[in-house]
Amino acid sequence: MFKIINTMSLNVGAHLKAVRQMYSLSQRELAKRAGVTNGLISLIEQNRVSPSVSSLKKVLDGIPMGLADFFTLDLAGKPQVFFPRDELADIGSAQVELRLVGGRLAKRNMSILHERYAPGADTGEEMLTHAGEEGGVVVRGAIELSVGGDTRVLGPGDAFYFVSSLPHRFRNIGREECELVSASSPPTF
Amino acid sequence: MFKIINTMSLNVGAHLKAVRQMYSLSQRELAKRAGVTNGLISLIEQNRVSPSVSSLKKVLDGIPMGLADFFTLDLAGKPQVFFPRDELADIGSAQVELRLVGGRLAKRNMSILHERYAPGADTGEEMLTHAGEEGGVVVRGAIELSVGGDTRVLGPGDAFYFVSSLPHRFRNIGREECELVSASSPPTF
DNA sequence: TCATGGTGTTGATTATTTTAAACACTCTTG
DNA sequence: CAAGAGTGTTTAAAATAATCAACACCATGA
Repeated sequence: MFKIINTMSLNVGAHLKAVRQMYSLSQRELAKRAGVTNGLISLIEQNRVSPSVSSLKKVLDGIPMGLADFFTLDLAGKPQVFFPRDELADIGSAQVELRLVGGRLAKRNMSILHERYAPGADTGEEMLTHAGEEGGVVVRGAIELSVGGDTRVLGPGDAFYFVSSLPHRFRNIGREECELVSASSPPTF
Repeated sequence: MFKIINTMSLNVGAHLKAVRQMYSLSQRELAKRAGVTNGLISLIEQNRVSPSVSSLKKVLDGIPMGLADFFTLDLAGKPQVFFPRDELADIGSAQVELRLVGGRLAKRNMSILHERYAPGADTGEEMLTHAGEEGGVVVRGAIELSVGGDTRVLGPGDAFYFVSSLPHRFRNIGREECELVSASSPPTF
């Protein structure tokens, strides 16, 4: 006699199975690493039981994967990993091209941006200030960066990292386009 | 007779208590919203039981908070200082050049890396797995990226973003050097 | 002083998870 | 075909989680 535990959209079983298979582990192999029985893993994957947190942690330790990552992973369909150039969301303006990596991802820790500044382009009259941190690397051309009163010109290979609550501004004062890759955490976009 | 469930660094009880108090809820109030008994919440907070995932979900729904957020919750970001340009620490190998942005910063939310892969270079035989998320943009050349069983070749302007606990590997299968900028959160380096 | 209503805790019972061992199935090999 | 090693599944017993109802404590106020 079966009982299917349905906890709404919480499908720990299918989720665990998918993760286990991504690591090419059999139920018995994972059970051995995790210090539980293979039967338990079978029952969990069929959603015939809802594992205790401590059990689930033991199981995930055998993979290994943390609880946070486990519950962060997207259930419905595989999360998008690869983002072709054309699929990067363009959130920039006429003069500044900002391409956001992973715009479709519901949840993430960071914004990653591929930025292009036309000659003379900048991030605006007002200095920017917002929560979190940001950093990046200049790939091509040169950019003038002001942060908290300090101003520098960065060229290819140069990098930056600062607390975003300091007033900051980017300006391309050169004659050629400037290209850089940046990241912010928590996500700005 | 007491038994304290040893959950290593997994302290669901204290964690739940902290969250509940942030929302100014009593055990009974939360229990009512969550559809469980106040006694259960008491036992969980004392780590006298390790709740089943379904129970914990019910409890968190009463707050409301998702499982992922619950297990992710840890800290708050810390303000940092401006990062000078000449201080990219090289942490790579002979074939892979990894330049870390902000290597001196004691505490930060992200690692930002400027990476260069020589033709034929890769991240090693073993697939990489670690906590957190990572993403990046390819700037020059091409790189083969495998994540959780999926493999793609990415060229200039193409990007990626994934949960780092999925097994992953980078390989430059092309004839020219590949350059990319990546970020991970929390910091890998 | 003694209610009243709030808090978190506890013991005994019920319900569920977890184990241990066996079962069924698919391969490969002799 | 039979034996062996691999896979996932199942059942009955043991261990643990969750409930229900009572308990103890601390306020406030009649």
